[in-house]
Amino acid sequence: MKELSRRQQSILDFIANFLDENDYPPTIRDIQRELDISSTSVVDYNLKILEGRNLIRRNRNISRGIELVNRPGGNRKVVRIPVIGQIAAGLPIPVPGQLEDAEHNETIELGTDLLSDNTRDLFALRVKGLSMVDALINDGDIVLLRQQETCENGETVAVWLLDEHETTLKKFYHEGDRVRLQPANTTMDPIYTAPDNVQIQGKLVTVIRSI
Amino acid sequence: MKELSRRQQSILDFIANFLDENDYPPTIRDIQRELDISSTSVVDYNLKILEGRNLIRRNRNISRGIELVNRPGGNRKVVRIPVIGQIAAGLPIPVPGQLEDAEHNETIELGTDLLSDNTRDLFALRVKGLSMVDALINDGDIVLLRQQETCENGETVAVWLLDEHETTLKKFYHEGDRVRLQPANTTMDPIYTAPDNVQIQGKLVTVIRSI
DNA sequence: CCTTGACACGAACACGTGTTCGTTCGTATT
DNA sequence: AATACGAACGAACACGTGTTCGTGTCAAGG
Repeated sequence: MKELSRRQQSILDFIANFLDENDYPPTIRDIQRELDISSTSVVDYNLKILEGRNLIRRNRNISRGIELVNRPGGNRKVVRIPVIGQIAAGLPIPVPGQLEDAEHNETIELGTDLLSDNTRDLFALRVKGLSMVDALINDGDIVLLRQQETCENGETVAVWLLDEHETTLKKFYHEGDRVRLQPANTTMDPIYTAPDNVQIQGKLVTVIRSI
Repeated sequence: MKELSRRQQSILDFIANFLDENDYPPTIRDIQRELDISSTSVVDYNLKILEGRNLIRRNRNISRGIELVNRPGGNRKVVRIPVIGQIAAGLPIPVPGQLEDAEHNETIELGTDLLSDNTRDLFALRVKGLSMVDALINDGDIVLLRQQETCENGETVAVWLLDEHETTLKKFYHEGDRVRLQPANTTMDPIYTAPDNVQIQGKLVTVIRSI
């Protein structure tokens, strides 16, 4: 493919920079002013070329209708996930459902490339304590869960144990009339309990640890 | 704080949805049309209220100059980090430096809230094998590293061992005329080696595991 | 010397878009 | 009933912004 002219390249760069500093695309005249181009038609001319090469997309007759193709974070499929609490032995998980009032809550943002297709019903918890090192989860880690009340055998889920009054993260196995909660670490013994003693909070999706 | 009226809330929601589907903000008339509001001035009136409550920011005399405050990905400080290879015993890490040609590379996107201030010189590696379970890092995990050639004592770094011809992730301690590479798991023995046998690749910043 | 095409120019033109202003309607408040 | 005020209305108005068109420059090729 033929190379871009210097002018086209600088236009492309300017659009990228502009989008970094503002949350809206530039106008043709913004580009013209910044790059000291004498006429808006020159900008339009070059934008058409860039569009032809599929580097940008233009929405005709719409002001600031310039979009960058392959923009890092521009075609942003970023999901904001609320960190609604902590998970630790003895502490209940606040019921997720008010995912809207993210005002006072900490949130994290992840690109969809790190998640499976379904990005809904996700919430995050900060792990307190070392109660789950056997599952390669450390103190301070953030675990990302998909809210659901049932799960398949063998999935790692956060379960609320009614009798023990604590939440834990284990592999779930329904075995006849009892439930086996298997730690990831094979040196630890599983927990056996009655099915109506466990209340599944959500299924483990992702673990994030910031050093 | 007084609650938002139904109309103001739906305006706010519409702006958020619009920004999800397009890469530019809506006009006042976009909002008017969608919400079946009779006049643009009503939209303006409510936008002023939203602006007063610091829920949006408006750039006067600029078309589509509406920005959402606290926007998920709107005030997007999302960093795209290239996954430039794998880390596993016996395999060298490709030297990062061509971070620009992310065309063919897998990348991940993270909000800056998960990272410290410095978001530059970051790269990611996919972990192959179980050679680092002692550091709570599993097969298939993605480790995020900041490229640097030196480090402080006690930091977890990816080091290239010249003699052994392998890369490993360990805590680094410079002790006199030798270097101690300490696994995170205390049941494992540390590696002692000469300082000029180790070549620091980068410092561990984040661990991400997708189930 | 004359075309041809890529690129650039400047100035209108038409339409998109934010802003303003006078007005009305409902609901408390006095 | 009179008043005040938040909320909404409709219609202009002014300016922001994309588009178009005729023209000019310059290098490559006939």
